[in-house]
Amino acid sequence: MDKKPCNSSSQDAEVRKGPWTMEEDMILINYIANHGEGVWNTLAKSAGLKRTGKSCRLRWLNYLRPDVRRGNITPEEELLIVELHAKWGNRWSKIAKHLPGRTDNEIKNYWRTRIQKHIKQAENLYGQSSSSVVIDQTGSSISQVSAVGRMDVEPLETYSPPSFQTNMDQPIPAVPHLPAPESINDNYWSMEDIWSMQLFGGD
DNA sequence: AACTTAGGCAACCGCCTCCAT
DNA sequence: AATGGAGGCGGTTGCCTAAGT
Repeated sequence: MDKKPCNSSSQDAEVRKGPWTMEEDMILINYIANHGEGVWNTLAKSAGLKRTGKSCRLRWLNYLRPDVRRGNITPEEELLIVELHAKWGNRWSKIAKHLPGRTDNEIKNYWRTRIQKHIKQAENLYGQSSSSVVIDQTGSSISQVSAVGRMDVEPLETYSPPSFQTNMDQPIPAVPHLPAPESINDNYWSMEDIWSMQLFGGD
């Protein structure tokens, strides 16, 4: 992607890409606090941001909104994600609607980095031919369909491919557990910081 | 201590849908 | 009914950093 620093100095009329600076965040927060969300392209121009409307929208929805929860996906949320994914597949935004404060991007990343890892490990350990495990065409979806047709899922704290258990002569070798949620995202400047700052700086 | 590797995540891209004209 | 613009969404990329050697 485009995390390369962009030399905007020589191309001020150009659209900026890459990581958002704290200053840009402040501008966007202040603008929305004062004017509300609107047409994003217009908003970007009016706020003086050299960003596309899409970029502003994404930044706001995924990071700057005051109700965004960051890090610490709980076991309950994990369960819900797995459950809803089994039901809807990669409909991340739809899934996100059922997880207050979570964004589709966050859930998508979580799925790909954490949950899919477990799927891969399961595949490597037991092969891919287990009849009751359904992996979609992108390899991104796993679910277990029980005899009554509903999806049975477990929170990942205890996650192991449930369907394999019935086929096994031996206990599942410990599938590595997820890292402790507390260890995640300690190195960000917090949104509380930004919001407290914008409260003082809001025009 | 230095180097390498792998994981996590923010952000972009391209496609699709919706809506106003 | 056709068209173009904007928003929404899922997929993908690549930087940063922690863990491992």
